[in-house]
Amino acid sequence: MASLLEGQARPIRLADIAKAAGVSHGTASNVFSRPEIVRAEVRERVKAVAEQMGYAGPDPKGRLLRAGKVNAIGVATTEPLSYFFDDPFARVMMAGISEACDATGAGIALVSAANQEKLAWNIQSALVDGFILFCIEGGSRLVDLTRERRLPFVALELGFQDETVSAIGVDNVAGARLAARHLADLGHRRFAVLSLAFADNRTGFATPEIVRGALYTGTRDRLAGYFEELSRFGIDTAKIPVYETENEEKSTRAGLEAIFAKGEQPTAILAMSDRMALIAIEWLKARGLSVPGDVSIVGFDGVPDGALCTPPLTTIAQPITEIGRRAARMILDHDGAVRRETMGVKLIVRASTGPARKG
Amino acid sequence: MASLLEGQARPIRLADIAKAAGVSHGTASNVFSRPEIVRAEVRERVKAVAEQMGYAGPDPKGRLLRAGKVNAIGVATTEPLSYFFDDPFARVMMAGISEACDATGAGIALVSAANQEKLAWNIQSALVDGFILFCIEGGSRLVDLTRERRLPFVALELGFQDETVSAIGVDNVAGARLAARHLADLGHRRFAVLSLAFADNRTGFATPEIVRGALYTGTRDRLAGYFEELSRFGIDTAKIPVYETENEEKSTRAGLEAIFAKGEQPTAILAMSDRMALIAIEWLKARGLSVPGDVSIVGFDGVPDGALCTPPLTTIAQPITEIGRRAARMILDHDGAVRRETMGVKLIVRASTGPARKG
DNA sequence: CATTTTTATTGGATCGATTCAAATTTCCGC
DNA sequence: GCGGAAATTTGAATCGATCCAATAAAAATG
Repeated sequence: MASLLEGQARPIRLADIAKAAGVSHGTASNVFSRPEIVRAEVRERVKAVAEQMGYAGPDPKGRLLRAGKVNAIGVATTEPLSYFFDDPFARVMMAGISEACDATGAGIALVSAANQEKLAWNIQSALVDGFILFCIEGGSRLVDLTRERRLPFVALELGFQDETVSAIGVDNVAGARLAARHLADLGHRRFAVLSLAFADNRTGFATPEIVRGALYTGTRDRLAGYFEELSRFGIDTAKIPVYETENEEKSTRAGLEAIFAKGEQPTAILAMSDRMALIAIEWLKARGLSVPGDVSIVGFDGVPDGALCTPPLTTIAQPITEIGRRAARMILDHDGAVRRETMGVKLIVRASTGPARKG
Repeated sequence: MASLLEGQARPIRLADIAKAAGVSHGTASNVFSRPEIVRAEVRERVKAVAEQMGYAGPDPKGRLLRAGKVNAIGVATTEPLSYFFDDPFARVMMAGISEACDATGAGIALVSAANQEKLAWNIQSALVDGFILFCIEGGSRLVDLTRERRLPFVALELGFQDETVSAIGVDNVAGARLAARHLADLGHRRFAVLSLAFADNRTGFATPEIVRGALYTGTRDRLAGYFEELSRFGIDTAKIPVYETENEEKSTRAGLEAIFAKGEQPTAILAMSDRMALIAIEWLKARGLSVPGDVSIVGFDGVPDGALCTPPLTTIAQPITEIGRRAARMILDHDGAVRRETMGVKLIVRASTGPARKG
């Protein structure tokens, strides 16, 4: 059996079957793709020959070229592929995308590249009908590269100035304001911000210049939202430390060290992602500070993990799954139009926030 | 700009560029795929024409047919696509697969089908160089379907009689024995087993006939391991209730209800997956039983969640990531041979197991 | 039985690129 | 300025199917 298979230098093509069965390749093709239009007798004969010759069925590679449609959507990021399975935000988003794909029978192709050259190649050679872009670090480059493919694509997060790019995101300003107001209402007056990146490859305290020159407007908007709202409470936002992290453990911890090394310690932390918020909770607990007794924290995103940690995280929830679903549908029923959708967010109060300690 | 693009009825082909630039297709092709062999002057001219005509670069669809290799591996399951992002075992496995793919620059295509007809079509039309099969429920059908594609494939879990199928799995008997011995050593004498499926679409107490007729030998082996070891401690395994679940919440809870409804309640539960074990811990706690005070539990798999729950789960850890890596590599550097690898497992003692309560 | 209609089959064109042997140019040294 | 080596370029062949207009065969109609 095995030797029989190995004997075949080249895989069998549809044309081979056609010849062996004494029919034209057109008819042979029909036997597989539109069996109802070929006479039963012929159909069975061809199928029998195919079976006997060990034909694997019409090769999708060939069909693809003719059909033009791959029936799969590509999901791309500049992170390693494992990001899709590790990161809680990405996972919920993928669940939404999966749902839409399952419904229409489309497949999902994961595309990534840790390094720059491969990124280009992977985007250029991905067999997909369109892309959904996870725009984190390096998102702008990802968009540029994808644009060159001239396939439909959607950026997740509206963090791009560029209005010619389809995108789905949330109202960052409104969300940030909700978070800030919640804390201010609880009496907090000393804040610190754990920020996402304003531009690529940066960490550390963000100066006003950095904020003004922000490449990622999503980050800028969230900060603007925080500040706008806090100003209304008479808080001097210029004094609030804003630490830019890479949204992972190491730089977030570094940020916390830096923030708490300063003289006046904050009683409330505004984190631009749940991931950072969760790391902050761990860090504070390890340092003997109580959450929310000593420090209150509000996250951003609304990932499921936030509900499970101790204490459960107060956060600004995005409709992540719905965003994923919509993004997928945008690609699946693409009509050539550029769409930019802004979804609403809501404040979910759990136990990581409490009244500011007196004094 | 937009109108310019829309004006083009058909996307531009490499041949169009070649004609416009006054070179042959061969040369035009080289400009993109092997630029170093074409004269600088010509290269720039062709590139300029391409740029100006809005050429999207060589279409992977065309390239694919010629090249034959997709450079992507398909990961298939009979669960909905979201399984890959939800299930903890699958996620760790995917991390391993991702790692191997990242290393070689290969892509990952997720293939699934809730319903049977689409499954067939999705497997048949997936653009991949090979498959990794998550063999859960319905695994045998998945294998049959995949075999027809005549592409390399690996089954995860050795749960198949069929020795002609490449597979990677663990030593189920040895793992189960470790679990059973651990509990027996702690003095437990009354057991219950939360079992995976012996065949498709079954739940409920498993009779000896069902066990003997097992389609999934992985399940059979784990049970055999449990029983072998317990027998050595003089325990009558015929009296141990074995409840077959679908490895999800509903049927697992049903199993627990059924097990604890019986007269003599177990002091130890052997769960064939961490997922069931975790559900069992929740169920027991909700019922007012202490873990491990009243009931000890040992899981199987070693997913990260097991370390985080309360109490942390004692389990038989599989090298999940490593299995994923190897599976991916098997496809990536496939040599036509059938390989069946058995990986070792180890007992990880955490806090869900303790000495049997006296009396 | 001739004629029209319906149903099946054929074979060439096409999808969009890459490859490679052969033809052509360019480059060198003398 | 010439011969031969080296560097470029050409264009036909190929990858594996699907599509479709034309043709052939079978069935229905008069």
